[in-house]
Parts: sequence; structure tokens; C-alpha cells
Amino acid sequence: MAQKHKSDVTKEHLLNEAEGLFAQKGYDAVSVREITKAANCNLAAVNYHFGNKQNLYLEVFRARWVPRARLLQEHFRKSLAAQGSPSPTAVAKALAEAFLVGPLSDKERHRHHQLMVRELGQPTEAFELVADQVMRPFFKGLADMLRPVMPEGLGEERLMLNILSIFAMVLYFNFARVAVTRITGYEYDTAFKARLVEHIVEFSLKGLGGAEKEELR
Amino acid sequence: MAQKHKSDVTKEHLLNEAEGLFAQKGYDAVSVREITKAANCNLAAVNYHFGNKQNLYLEVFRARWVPRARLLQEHFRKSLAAQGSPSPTAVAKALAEAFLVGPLSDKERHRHHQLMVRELGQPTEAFELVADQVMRPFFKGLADMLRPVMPEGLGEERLMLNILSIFAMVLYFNFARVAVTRITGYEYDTAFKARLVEHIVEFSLKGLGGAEKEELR
DNA sequence: TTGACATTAAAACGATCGTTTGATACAAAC
DNA sequence: GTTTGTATCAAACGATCGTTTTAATGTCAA
Repeated sequence: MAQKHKSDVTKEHLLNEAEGLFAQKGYDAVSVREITKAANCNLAAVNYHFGNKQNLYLEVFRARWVPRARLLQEHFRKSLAAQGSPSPTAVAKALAEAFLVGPLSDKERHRHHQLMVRELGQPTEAFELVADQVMRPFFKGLADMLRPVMPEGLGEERLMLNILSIFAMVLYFNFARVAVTRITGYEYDTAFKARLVEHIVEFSLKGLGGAEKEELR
Repeated sequence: MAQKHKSDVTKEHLLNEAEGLFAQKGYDAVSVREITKAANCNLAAVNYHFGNKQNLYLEVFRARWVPRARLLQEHFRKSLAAQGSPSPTAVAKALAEAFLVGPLSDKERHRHHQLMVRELGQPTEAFELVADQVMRPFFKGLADMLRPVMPEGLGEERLMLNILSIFAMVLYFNFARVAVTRITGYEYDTAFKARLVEHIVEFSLKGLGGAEKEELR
């Protein structure tokens, strides 16, 4: 199988450029001609390598998005393990660090969350892929991890809502960064990003472990 | 000026159907033919009444989105005033209630936040409109309101981040409702929505006024 | 009734869309 | 050297896009 011929280069370029454009403008606003031009290849290449535009979009998720999500989860797990016991504090810190700084470049992270938010807003076939292979397992793991250390009497639903709320903030500040800058005037430089992480940790930490403090008293 | 002739009916229908479709599918995925068909009028009506498609989109924000946002803000102000002093608790409750239950129908609220998130993700000319006339004044008002009752030493930036975080959750749970249902299995019925409001109030309350508790001790 | 104006209607405009075709280039297998 | 299969290419396909045009309505003032 492997690569009998050297053609995989074109496929890679197509996936890269397609992901960037889909993330930036959305599926319908990007034309096949635009993608192939950016990838420096012929118009027919998309249909030759991926069958059609829709399948190229799905392949972006299969070959790029899901692996990157796995990378993020791996980073989170290691970061959490390094902190010892999985207290709400540790979980919040590890989550914010992984998804707001973590192993990805700024551009990659932006792409990643743009695509996610688009699928959240109007789920396509790609959403089922992401939900099955990434979201549901990860959320389940988080819930299992947090359940024992959360205030007792907190239902499963409330636990899930807490987790979702943290992701709401992470997604928002990654996704709406242009808008946030335009509204507040704050530039997304390294210093601001650091303070942003600090804020999200603190905010979600309080939201998550409000009872933890009281237990400690 | 007023209505010399009876043609405003067409304009209204066009604005309504256009808003629904733009919110649901995004600007590029909706065709002028689709809009005029839904509005039961001729294809040329869009260009006759609004000049072009882009201007119809802007008019949706001018004539529908902004007024509805003003309605929401009004509802928030009254709800807050009814609670007495603007403590973080009162603000969080009033915000969550206004934007998650409030005066809008489910469909209207969904539309409203879908359009907002689309503009947050890739701002167009409509974003400037919304930022100038709605967001910046409202956020400024909230900041002025919260500044005196927040823990001292909290900088302006941190204050703004707190406010933005609450909106992140409100937007998320309104915008990603389909995805949330698919992931968690929870239906967005009245009971769940009530618990959702309760959660957001509590979560953002802790995030906002973590220090308030300590002051009370 | 006539003229002016506002609105709707059908048809067509050129441009661009996703996709397909058929020819060509090129490397490895025989 | 011929064959075979892979990949790229220019060109064209029919469909649909946003927009324009032109004619047909309907409505009120004169």
C-alpha cells in the first residue's frame, strides 16, 4: 500500500489548505477552485483524491482535526498527572493550559476551534465523527475523574454542565478572539493570553469547586 | 414618508425569512432565490427593496437584531432593578434570566444568538453595527455597575473578562443546543432549560463574586 | 380618464459553482 | 521497448449564483 507513487504530497497540501479555508470562511464560502489554487494543484485534484468537496471536508476532520484533538487530550492527561491527585483545581488548570496554550501553535488552535464551533452551530456528518471519537469519551473521562472530588449531592447533569461551561469559555475565547479584540481593545499578545488563561482557570475553578473551599475550612 | 403604498408587507416578510435562513445556514449557504421563495415574492424583490443581498443581511441586523437586543437589555435592567442593589448575585441572575428565558420565544432566541456567533467568528460590516450600538455600551454599563461591588484590586481587564465569560456561557448554551443535546442526551425542554439557568447563575456567580462570600463572613 | 409612480413579474445576463471528461506525462513492471 | 497504472492537466459540462432588464400590473393624483 504505502506510497507507490509520490502523489501524497498533493493530498497533504489539499488537506492543509482546505482546513485553513474551511475554518476561516466556512464550507459554503470556500470554492474548490480556491482550495486547489492555494494548494498549487489542478482543479480536478479534489475530485480525484477525495471524490468530492464534501468528502474532502470530512477527511479534514478524520485526518487532521481528530488527531489534533487526541494530541490535546494527551497533553491534558500528562499535565494533570504531573499535578498529582485530580482535584477540581488541578483539572481546571490542566484543561485551560492544554486548550489555551498547550502543544498547538496559535494558528493551529484557532483553526481547530473555528471548525469545532461551526460544527456545534450546525452539525453535519463531521459532528458525529467528532462526537463519537473525541467528545463523548473525553467528557466521560472528565466526569469520572471529577465525580469523586466534587461536592456530594451534585447530580450527573450538573456535573456535565460544569464541564460544558468550562469548554464554553475555552471555545469562546479561542473562537471570538477577533471580536473580543475589537470590543475590548485588548490585543491577543502573549501577555494578554497568559492573563486570559489565569482568568479562565480562576473563573472556572470557582465555578467548579466552589464547595471545595468550604470543605477545606 | 410612511407607507404611501402597501408594499411594506413584502419587505417585512423578506426580513423575517432572511433572518431565519441566515441564522440557520449562514450568509453564503443561503441564496436569494431561497429567501424570496420562503417570503412568497418575486426573485427581484430583494434587489428592488434592499439593493442587493449584502444589504438585506445588514438590514436584518439594523431592523431586527439590534431592536431585539435592546429589548433584551431593557428586560435585564428592569429585572435587575426589581432586585434592589446591583450585587454580583443580582447581576448574574438578571443576566441569565434575560438571555436564557427572558422576553423572547425559543426560536427567536436561537436565531438571535446564531447570528451573533456567526459575526463573532468572522466579523462583517454588521459586527461594527452591533459592537457600536449594542455591545460596547452594554458592557460598559455592566462594568460601571459591577466595579464598586467587586473585590478591590480587580483590574479593569479582569472585570471585563468576567463579564465576557458569562456571555460565553450564555452564547454557548443558546448556540450549541443541538450539539449539547446530541452529546449529553439531554433534551432542551422547559425543565432542562430551568436547570440550565440555575446552573449558569450559580457557576457565573461563583466566578464573579467568589470574594463576595468572604466579605460576608 | 389620464399621467405619474410604486411594486411585482418573467426572463435573461454574465459569472462562478462542483463535477466530469479526455488527453498527456511519468514511473515502475514485464 | 512496450505495457500498465497513477497522477496531473486544460477544457468543458450543466446547474446555480447574484443581479439586471424590460414589461406588466396596481394605485393614487390631476
